[in-house]
Amino acid sequence: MAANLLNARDMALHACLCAASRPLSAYDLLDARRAAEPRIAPTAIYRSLTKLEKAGLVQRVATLNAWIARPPKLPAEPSVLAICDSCGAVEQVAEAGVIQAVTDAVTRSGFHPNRPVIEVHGHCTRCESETDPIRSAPR
Amino acid sequence: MAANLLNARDMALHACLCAASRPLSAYDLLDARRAAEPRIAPTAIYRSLTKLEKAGLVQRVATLNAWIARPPKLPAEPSVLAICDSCGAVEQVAEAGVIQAVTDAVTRSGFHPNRPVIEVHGHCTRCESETDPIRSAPR
DNA sequence: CCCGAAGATGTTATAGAGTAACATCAAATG
DNA sequence: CATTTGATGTTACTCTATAACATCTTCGGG
Repeated sequence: MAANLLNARDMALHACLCAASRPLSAYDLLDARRAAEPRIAPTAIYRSLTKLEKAGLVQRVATLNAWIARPPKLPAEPSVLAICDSCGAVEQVAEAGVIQAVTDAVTRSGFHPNRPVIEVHGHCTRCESETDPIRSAPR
Repeated sequence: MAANLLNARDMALHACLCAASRPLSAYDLLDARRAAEPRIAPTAIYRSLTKLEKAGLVQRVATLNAWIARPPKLPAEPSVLAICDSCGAVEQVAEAGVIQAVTDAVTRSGFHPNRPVIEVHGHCTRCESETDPIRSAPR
């Protein structure tokens, strides 16, 4: 009956995300898995990602329609994401206080918060210093 | 040369969003506009939405792939969104301090913030009190 | 041992969101 | 008038995500 445990495929997807320096889309992962499982379909990828998300091992990046692995050090709650629009890297900022401030703010207006999504686009230290200031900021 | 002004179509889309009690997808807007402009295509909708967003009149809801009108009272900057997963309503919380706290947090880790996206899913006052606590929380 | 329930997984197909590429039109300018 | 430049129209497509249904597996009860 109980089978919400992670299987080999789940672990493989998690490994892909851990190895990547940028968020990967579900279809990036699909392509990656096709080497080992040629007939795997999008549904299977999304089912795995849902499981991994519940386990706190991956987090979806809403503004990129993509996925990242969560560092094992961090607690299982979602974190604040700093997304570099230049190199695509995503830093996970462990700022419980900030998340609390956000949920407090909406609570103050009578809302009952459940799942905060906090993503900040901009440029990482390296990209900010390296290149000229003219940039495009994709959604 | 100058023609970044809003045209009748832009205003019509804005009016649709103002009249709606929930966020509308670009394709909801497309369907709505088809009554007046039967041959209008998705591209036109997105071009209008981009213009309206730059003008501070609409805001995209990243976690819903949908759009809302911004209350004229609020400044043109994006606001914190409180999204009810039960009735679908979105409240725009004007909490400049919270947004500042978020950008400060990522700045502290060396990031150069540019565009914060803060969306909190949960339940509004009415839905929280009205119904039983078993709910689904769509992405 | 067999059967049936219940969840997991496979498979097919399609819905929904967004954009690329190119044609056409319209206004301004010299 | 000819040309340039930006806006808009049009077609077609890519990418993201899920619905719907088939199949398999596991396990408990008869």
